[in-house]
Amino acid sequence: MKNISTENYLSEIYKLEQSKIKVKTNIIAKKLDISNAAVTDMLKKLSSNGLILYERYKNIQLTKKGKDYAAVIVRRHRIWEIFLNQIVGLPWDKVHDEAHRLEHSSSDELIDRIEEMLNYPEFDPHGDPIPAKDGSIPKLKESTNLSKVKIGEWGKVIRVNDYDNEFLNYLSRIGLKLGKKITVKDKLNFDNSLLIKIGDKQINISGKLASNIFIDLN
Amino acid sequence: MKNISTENYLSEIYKLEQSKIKVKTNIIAKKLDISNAAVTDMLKKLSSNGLILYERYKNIQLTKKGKDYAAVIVRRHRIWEIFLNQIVGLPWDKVHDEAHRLEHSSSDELIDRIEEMLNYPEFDPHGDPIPAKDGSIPKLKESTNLSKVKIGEWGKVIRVNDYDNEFLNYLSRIGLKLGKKITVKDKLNFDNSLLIKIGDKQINISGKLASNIFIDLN
DNA sequence: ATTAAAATTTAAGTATCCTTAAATTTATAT
DNA sequence: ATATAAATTTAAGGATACTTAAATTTTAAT
Ligand SMILES: [Mn+2]
Ligand SMILES: [Mn+2]
Ligand SMILES: [Mn+2]
Ligand SMILES: [Mn+2]
Repeated sequence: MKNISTENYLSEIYKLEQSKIKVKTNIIAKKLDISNAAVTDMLKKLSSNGLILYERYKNIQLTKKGKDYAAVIVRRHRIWEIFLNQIVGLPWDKVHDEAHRLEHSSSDELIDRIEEMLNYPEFDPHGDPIPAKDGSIPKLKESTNLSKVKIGEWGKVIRVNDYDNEFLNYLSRIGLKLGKKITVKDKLNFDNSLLIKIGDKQINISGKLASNIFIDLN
Repeated sequence: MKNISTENYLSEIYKLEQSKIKVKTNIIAKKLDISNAAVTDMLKKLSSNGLILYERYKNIQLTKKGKDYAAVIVRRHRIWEIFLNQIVGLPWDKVHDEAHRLEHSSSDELIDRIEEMLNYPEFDPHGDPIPAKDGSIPKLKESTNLSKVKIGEWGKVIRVNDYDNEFLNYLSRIGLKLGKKITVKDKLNFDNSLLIKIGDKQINISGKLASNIFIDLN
């Protein structure tokens, strides 16, 4: 276990790399809510510790060592999320913040024990994959951003972004959860909103909301 | 939630006060494994934050505010210990270190939820009382240090000190756990060791070992 | 190709929590 | 009562991880 700050940088960079986003000082600063200057400082440290490849003004990349370590942190985070959701009974809009702290305070033994207890889950409560002990990642089903789904098409909710608790809570309130079938009934170019059917309810959601929901089409 | 360091100082001071030990720079330094100088530094900060009463060279005392806060931390620690032991299945020699980290990383909501799940336990896996939300402490049964129990007397194990994992692990291995009946068969003045009966086994334990075990006599 | 905007880094400084070494105060032994 | 030992505090300094402001480099626009 290194320090919390290092762990947070690494898992943020890891998640960016996973989603094919070029890793830059700027994005890290926004994600971690700190100044660009602080990020530059830390990048030098991470680099000199062999955790990232870094050249001034260039993109950032995890080394093998950095990626392995980051996977451990993301693994801890997502296993905690499942545990908090399934065993402790916290709703999906409460698990992220809690897991974000706990991820830095738990031994590998504890995480392994919890994982076993949960029968080796592959995905967290928001549909994100849980890295295995060896760093390998369960293959994600292909998914389509709900905002890109065409009128008349339908599919099942397979993943949602977990950054915003209010968003997640709202999804719960409209009955949207992983596995739910969603049909796009109409789309309004005027405000990019969508009319969708969930269960037997029809509901209008904004384009921004839709863009944080991912669908397994057909 | 304040910072981890503050929380560790407060809970250490709290535990010393609970066991009627005069709180001094020295003891805190030993318990937290840091220099006396660092403790003096921090005592000034705690004092200026209204968490302790402190005058140079004098004994230290928690204020109401400090005691309330400390009780929250000790509560978190012990609820985690029970949870890890009962729900996760960790042995009693593994729960303390884990809980010592988790105690600084969990919201009150999570702790309350876990407490409810455990049906409001009063004592942790080592027999220490769990402070309630209002800071009140379950009354301890009177107990006698095993090293003070006389030949022929018997009673049930009601509490053990939880500082040393090797000690706790050894107790497990000789079948000693909370609630077990122990009879003192013999005492050797030569080395202060005791011959005790646990279940149907007789075993010789050192005085030092005995002095970390507490018995509910009769 | 120039220029303006955006991103990034450097510089200087702060807060926290440690360290060791030296000075001071308190406690203990005779 | 005095000397010695033990405990405590002060002093000076280090590592980490931030901050804002200024300087530099890259990118994007015309
Ligand atoms: Mn999360
Ligand atoms: Mn984190
Ligand atoms: Mn404990
Ligand atoms: Mn602690």
